[in-house]
Amino acid sequence: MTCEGNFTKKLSERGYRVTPQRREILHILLHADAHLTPAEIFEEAHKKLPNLTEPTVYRTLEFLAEIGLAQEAYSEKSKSAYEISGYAHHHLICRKCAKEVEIPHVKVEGLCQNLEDETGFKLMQNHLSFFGICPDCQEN
Amino acid sequence: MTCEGNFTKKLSERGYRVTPQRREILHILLHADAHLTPAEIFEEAHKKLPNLTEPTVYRTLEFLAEIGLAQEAYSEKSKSAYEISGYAHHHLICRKCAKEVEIPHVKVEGLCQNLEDETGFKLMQNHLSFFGICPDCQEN
DNA sequence: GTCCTTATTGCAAAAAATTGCAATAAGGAT
DNA sequence: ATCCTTATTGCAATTTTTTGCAATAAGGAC
Ligand SMILES: [Mn+2]
Ligand SMILES: [Mn+2]
Ligand SMILES: [Zn+2]
Ligand SMILES: [Zn+2]
Repeated sequence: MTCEGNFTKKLSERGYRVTPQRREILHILLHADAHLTPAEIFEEAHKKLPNLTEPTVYRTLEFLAEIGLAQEAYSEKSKSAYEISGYAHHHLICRKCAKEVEIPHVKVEGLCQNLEDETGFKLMQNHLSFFGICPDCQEN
Repeated sequence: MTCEGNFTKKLSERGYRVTPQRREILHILLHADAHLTPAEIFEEAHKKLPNLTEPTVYRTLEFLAEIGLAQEAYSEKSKSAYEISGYAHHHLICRKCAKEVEIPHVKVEGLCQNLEDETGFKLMQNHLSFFGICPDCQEN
């Protein structure tokens, strides 16, 4: 089974169609070691699928995020980027050098629980970006 | 003194120029009771400044955010929006009906302190968006 | 395998956001 | 008040993202 098999299975199980475009984009997301922009994903996927178009990439990413297989990353200046929905985590980002540190969700869980209790909202898997200045940049 | 006086003063103090465009955009942000998109701000500011152009609005908002007088709001699908930098707060947003609940920063302060202690990052005033499903939408 | 339904895609066009650069005007010096 | 420097703006062009719609092809029924 291909590496994106688990994800395409979820697609069909939930009544969505498994297309080469979705397969390829999932494949790329699965092998990414960072957040990818739609442009990066298009460039990569286009090698395998020469007829692929940008609107399809944008729509596919939005769709995958909607159904929870991918998630959007909020970096500075609301440039969008995506990653596969794996383990829950968040990010600490340096405003000067853009260095990122990953924060396991467990660190944020308590706060989420409090917010749920106080507001009645049911939180979904969030993917937060905290901005600050990293230790290195604080010195200079 | 006009209502945006405090903010324009900060501009000159820090060596930035006070222009009618910046003045007007600050004025609009100060009187907004919600996050405003660049388009909304342009439309409003354009009434007073007929020569104003979109690039100036985008650049001004980015600039104000950079120097801390405004802040960007991350809503769904990374549509950008801005508000004046006033009291620190965050948002809880319903993914179904888009209803927003404001969260005072004090609720998040403990977590921020922990993150600072553990990572050595110095956090800046963040403006977080937590997504979830509101009580009303949970019923339906 | 063939047919059918309709979700998904590609294409063309529109809208939103960004960029380069020359013209303008803010603010300091005289 | 006038001049000077250069930060800031407007304009034109480009790039990115979104949208509408007709063509395509995925998946189910036979
Ligand atoms: Mn991430
Ligand atoms: Mn806000
Ligand atoms: Zn840094
Ligand atoms: Zn709701």
